[in-house]
Amino acid sequence: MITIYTIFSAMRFSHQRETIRKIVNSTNSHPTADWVFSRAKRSIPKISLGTVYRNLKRLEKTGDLRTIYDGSIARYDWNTKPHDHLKCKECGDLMDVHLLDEGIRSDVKKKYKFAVDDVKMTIIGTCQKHK
Amino acid sequence: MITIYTIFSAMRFSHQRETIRKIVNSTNSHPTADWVFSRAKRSIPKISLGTVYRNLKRLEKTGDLRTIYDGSIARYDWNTKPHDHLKCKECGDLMDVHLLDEGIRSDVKKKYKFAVDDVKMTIIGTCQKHK
DNA sequence: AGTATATATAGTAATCATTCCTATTATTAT
DNA sequence: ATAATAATAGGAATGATTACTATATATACT
Repeated sequence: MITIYTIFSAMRFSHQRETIRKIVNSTNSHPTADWVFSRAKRSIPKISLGTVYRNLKRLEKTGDLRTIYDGSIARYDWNTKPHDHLKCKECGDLMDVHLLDEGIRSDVKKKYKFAVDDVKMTIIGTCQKHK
Repeated sequence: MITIYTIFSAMRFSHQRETIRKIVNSTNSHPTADWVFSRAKRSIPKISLGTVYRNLKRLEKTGDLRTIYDGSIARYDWNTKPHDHLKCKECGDLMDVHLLDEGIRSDVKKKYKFAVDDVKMTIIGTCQKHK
């Protein structure tokens, strides 16, 4: 007797992935994989770092989060809407801001015949805490 | 007899550093350290990768080049004047452009009381080669 | 509810970019 | 030419990320 199952891989529920999603959703601090890992261990002590990376990547693919790079290090952001970042060189904080880049988009399209998907802007400087 | 030399370390000439500087200056391709290394080996076969990294870092400090990050990978750019990048997701090319971000600078300063040092903007999309 | 099948995991090894270490070499002030 | 020390080559160490594999778990079908 032959049983045919679905050929294409479906995404299964996973307790680990849900935990990771919740952790990323719960903070505005743009956490690193390692921070998510240490947080996840509180509720799933045996979770492995590989699982965290695999699921962060998966969640990005499904549009549940976006990856941003702070220098060479990857950080994860639940906010998938277009926005920019202010990075304070004093405290290292990365703050979300929304600057109008619609002008930039159309400008680039006209001037350089470049079809824009995404504008990644990080502004480096000093935040108001350091005066 | 006691001889007193300069206390503070002065930068010495180095054939390797000059070669590295020339290589970075010679291209608009925003090369990686590894690319610079393989180029440098043509004229200095025994040059080591550590020397390349050390000098790229040094040249950044002296303002001879700037480091940009393409995702998590460091690339080096001889153009130290403020400018932005268009990254084509089809061919991976990184193109220099100058978009007016003066408005953004003053906007950020007013709205968020954030002292701006540098605006890092990369626009992801598709360049005119792919139509 | 029970079983079959495949996806997801934990744990660990491997990879890749980058930095660090150290004995030797090269630059430069004298 | 010499002394002092900055810079190098070569290799080891690090840190983030990915790959591998045997086991555990979710789920489609009975």
